[in-house]
Amino acid sequence: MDERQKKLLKEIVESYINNVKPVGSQALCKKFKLSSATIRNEMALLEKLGYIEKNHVSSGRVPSEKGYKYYVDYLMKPKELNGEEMLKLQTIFHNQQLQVSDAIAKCMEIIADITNYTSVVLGKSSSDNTLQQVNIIPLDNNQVIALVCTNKGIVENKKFNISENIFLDELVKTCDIINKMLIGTPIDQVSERLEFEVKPIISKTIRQYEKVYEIFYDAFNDFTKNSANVFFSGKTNILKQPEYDNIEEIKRIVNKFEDESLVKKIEEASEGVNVYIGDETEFDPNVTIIKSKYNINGEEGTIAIIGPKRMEYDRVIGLLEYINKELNEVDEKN
Amino acid sequence: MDERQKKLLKEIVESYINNVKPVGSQALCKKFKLSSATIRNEMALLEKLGYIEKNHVSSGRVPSEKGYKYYVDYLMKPKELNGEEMLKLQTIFHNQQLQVSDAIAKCMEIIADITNYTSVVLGKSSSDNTLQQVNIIPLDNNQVIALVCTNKGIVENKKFNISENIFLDELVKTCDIINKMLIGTPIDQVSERLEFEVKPIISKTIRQYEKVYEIFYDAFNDFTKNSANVFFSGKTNILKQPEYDNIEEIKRIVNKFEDESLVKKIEEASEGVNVYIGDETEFDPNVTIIKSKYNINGEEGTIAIIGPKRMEYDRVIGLLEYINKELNEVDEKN
DNA sequence: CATTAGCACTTATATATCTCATGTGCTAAA
DNA sequence: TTTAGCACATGAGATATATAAGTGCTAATG
Repeated sequence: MDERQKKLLKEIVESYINNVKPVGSQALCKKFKLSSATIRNEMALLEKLGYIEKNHVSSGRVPSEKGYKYYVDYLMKPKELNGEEMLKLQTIFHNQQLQVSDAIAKCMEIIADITNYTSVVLGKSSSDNTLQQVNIIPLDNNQVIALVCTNKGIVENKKFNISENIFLDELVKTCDIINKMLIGTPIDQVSERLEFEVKPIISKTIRQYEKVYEIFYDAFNDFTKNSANVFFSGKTNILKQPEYDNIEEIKRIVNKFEDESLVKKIEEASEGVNVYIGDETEFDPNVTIIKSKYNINGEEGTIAIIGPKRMEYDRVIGLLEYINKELNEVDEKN
Repeated sequence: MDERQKKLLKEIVESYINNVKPVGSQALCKKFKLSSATIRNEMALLEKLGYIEKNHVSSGRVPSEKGYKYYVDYLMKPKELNGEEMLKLQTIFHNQQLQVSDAIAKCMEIIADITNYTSVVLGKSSSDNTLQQVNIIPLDNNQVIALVCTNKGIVENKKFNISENIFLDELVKTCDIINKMLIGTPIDQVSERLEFEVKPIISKTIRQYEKVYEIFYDAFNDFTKNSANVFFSGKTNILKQPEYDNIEEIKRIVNKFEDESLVKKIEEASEGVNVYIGDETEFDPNVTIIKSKYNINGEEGTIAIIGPKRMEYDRVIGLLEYINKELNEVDEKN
């Protein structure tokens, strides 16, 4: 491919991204100050090389997956955010009050909104969280709240009925013991240590120790279960994309958003911002997924944007790179 | 309307609900052992009365909104849940571990799933919650978690940076003061009392009392803000309804789910299970909304099912009545 | 040798026309 | 009161036709 052919490919891809219509030789004439015949010759070559395709023998050309890929890798450069976008995102990142995971979620919500694509946050179980504190808060009528808090400030709470002669003071005593023995324990090991280290001890002093043990066990267990979460925004934004004009296709894709095992696949990503086009996504042949991993302060996960293959690559990549940068700054502050 | 006409209307409504096809005189012949001509005469009357309509001069008949309404009020009786449905819902209600609001949400999720309609839970701010306990949990690196817990066991937490020479012991001291003074205060009055009763007191003993005050103020404020929430399930279930076969209509309705002010309107409902059909919904002329309020243990809100006007009224009403019954039992236990 | 004009050919899209099945209303007979 | 019979209306589907947009190829051009 010589310089002119690259320019041509770039123009074709961008025109198709913007107009959704197959692009023909006529449309490119003026831009390149060449006759349509010349353009046709060049396009025939690009097609032979596999960068563009025809829908039928006399339609205009459409970028192939290979063409999109080449465009992303060599022809496009990430777009800078405009002022408004930057502003919206900055107010989130500079809001000290927000927990990191909430900030990311809010961020992706905004991105789904401004791009009209679908965004996902796949939070990994925050594996290197450690136990910071357990609390028991008594409520009215025989109920207590068990609170678990990690060193990263993630809090989970669970309500229990304590009708069957469990005494509050014994619960609190056990709570103190746990706090003395297990603070600093990685959160995914707490259950185990609770069973093998704490249970033997309380069995000597606590009357209903089995019941008491179960309460704390449940509280911790719930924690680790809840902490693997998926957060979608703009699940129905696909309806705003003009190329999805038949209901069957929309159904197919929207249903995939509900398929847990399929969504989990999105989680895998390498460093930096990665682009997966069509079949590469392993999700759906008619979408592009742009992903990026984050690891802030021990909380890790993947953020992803799902859109048509005709995605505004420069814009989305720019957005994700910007978020990466901001997240790194947050990370370094801590 | 005589008995036969009522039966006819019932048959027409149910046939249309099940088959989505306008129902003609032929189809009803066998069921009523009458000639199609007789049926036609009767249908002409039902149409004159406004219970059924024609799409065009020679199509079969379709129930009008008035027809659906009559069907719901006089012709239909709520359907009992089948074993499977009952089982699914009971495991949720009998799970003591779940908080009420979570149980309701899970419940409605299941209902969206088994009915293929959209469900909404609109939780009202839990107005008669009172403050049960405030906690400060120190984390690493100059951060603390402020925890607020109400007597009904609702917990909210918020992370703060305390870089600017705020001392932990002073935070804890203030926390103790708040716990002594404000426990039992209705949650929506806590902010006010914090300002006018607690602030003057801590101003004498706490050095950075302004900053400390702000932290607690923020924590409470966040609480009241977060507690008004909307929870959708099956937002895209509309895609599964055969009558929504054009994309524009789907777009219109799905977009309305994102329109907060419109969704808020769903909240208003009277006692028991209420049916709003078409224009009555004030949401969209082409949907039916079936709603029911709940008030368990001080937590109140509205649950609603949104579906086509051709909704399986008997089934959905049966489901909501069942949930109402179960929720009442939960309420009485406390 | 790269570029271009010209032309035959292909296909999607839109529109019109026709047929057919389904259903209606009305009249008159049972 | 019910029914048979018939003229009429309409949507759905199939088929035909015209048109616009685009292609590939060949031969002429600078």
